[in-house]
Amino acid sequence: MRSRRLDYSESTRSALVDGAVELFTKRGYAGTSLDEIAKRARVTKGALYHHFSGKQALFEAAFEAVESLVYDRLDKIVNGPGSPWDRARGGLSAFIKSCLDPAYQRIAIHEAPVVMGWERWREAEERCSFGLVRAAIQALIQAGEIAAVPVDITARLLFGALSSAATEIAGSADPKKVGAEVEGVIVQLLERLRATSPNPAGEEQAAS
Amino acid sequence: MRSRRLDYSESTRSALVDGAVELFTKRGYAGTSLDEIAKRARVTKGALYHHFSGKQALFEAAFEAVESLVYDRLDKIVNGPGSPWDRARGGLSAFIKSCLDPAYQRIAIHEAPVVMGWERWREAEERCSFGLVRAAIQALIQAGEIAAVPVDITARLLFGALSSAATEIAGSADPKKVGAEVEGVIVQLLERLRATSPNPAGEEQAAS
DNA sequence: GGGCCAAACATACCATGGGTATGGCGACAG
DNA sequence: CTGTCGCCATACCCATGGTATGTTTGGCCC
Repeated sequence: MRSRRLDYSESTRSALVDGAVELFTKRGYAGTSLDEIAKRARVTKGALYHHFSGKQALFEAAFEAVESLVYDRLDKIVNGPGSPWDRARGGLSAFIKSCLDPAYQRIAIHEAPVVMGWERWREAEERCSFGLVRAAIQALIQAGEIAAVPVDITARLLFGALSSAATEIAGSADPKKVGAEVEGVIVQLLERLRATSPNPAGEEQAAS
Repeated sequence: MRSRRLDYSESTRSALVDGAVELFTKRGYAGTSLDEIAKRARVTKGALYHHFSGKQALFEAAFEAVESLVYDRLDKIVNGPGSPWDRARGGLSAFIKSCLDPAYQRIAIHEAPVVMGWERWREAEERCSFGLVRAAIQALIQAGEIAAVPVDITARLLFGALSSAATEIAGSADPKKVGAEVEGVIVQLLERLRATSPNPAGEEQAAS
């Protein structure tokens, strides 16, 4: 029998995280005060510090909340049915779409490396959306769909490129159009990577 | 006759900027106090606020200082002698090298978009290193060296990819090796972009 | 059901640090 | 020599992250 207290506790916790996501998205990490977040969740700072060890910890909770949504969506596609090529293309499209979410963009992409520190951010991303991008590239190479580029490096380049482009897309007058253009350029590059050089077995997956 | 006072004033100002660059690089924007910066320049916060309107303004001065160094270096190469292709390749190499500078990486690439706001950062970058990347791609297309990809989009993708990779390079055990690998992947992509499709006059340079 | 405990908060307070208001001092013009 | 103004120091305010402690409340055992 699930305790009543646990329900309450979990409810306030998620209310805090929700408020954090909302405010961090709107005003950024530095621009939002803990009192404000607590107020939005109709509690005081005492409750906040009961659930989280500090502002950073609350941010990381918000980060995970935002990240998990994107991860679930991408995971279904990248590790779903279909050919490696189709899954990669679907994942690409879905990732660009996800990047248009203001919360994901500001919290997970822009502020997280600064707030959490790049090292910790990278570690977290490795288990999330970046990991999926990486896996998709690896799959493409192993299936012989594209040339045997170094996986780690290429994944980092692609992830950085898309993250950066995401802001450009979101900030443009016609996001849908610019998004399609971005996808077009990436696909064109991938096409050219597979045009030549058959590559039945993936060798040279790079170190690092 | 240049006034003595102006010498002093300019000297303290540059001392403040130098200290800001150093501390922002080491501890980040949020982790650095103005007192500390002032102390390093052997003045007080009063002097700091005489020269700058606030912490943000000081950061922007540090940003410009760091950015101008990179810009000057790249400008000489990208707009220098040689074929468009060689200049682009030289610029690419120089940019990767520049990204290894901790100050440029943390201040100009990582924290600036967060501290200054992405809009303002983009505007500043347009006149600096990003503008050069953009110009280099444009030149390649106009010279018919590579396919007519949309300039704005591709520049954003490339800039984002390299910026992101820069941190990976700097954080790796063997930066020189990883840097070479990154350059290798980019060059390979460029090569494949020029392998096909002769493109004497650049059409379709994208909008946005 | 009554008392006890611990979790889940609230309240009051402190310290740091960005920002401001004001005062002093020395260089330069007249 | 004197007034003025730029350059900078001192003292202060206050918003905010963090802490220490008090208070309520649900759950459990007897």
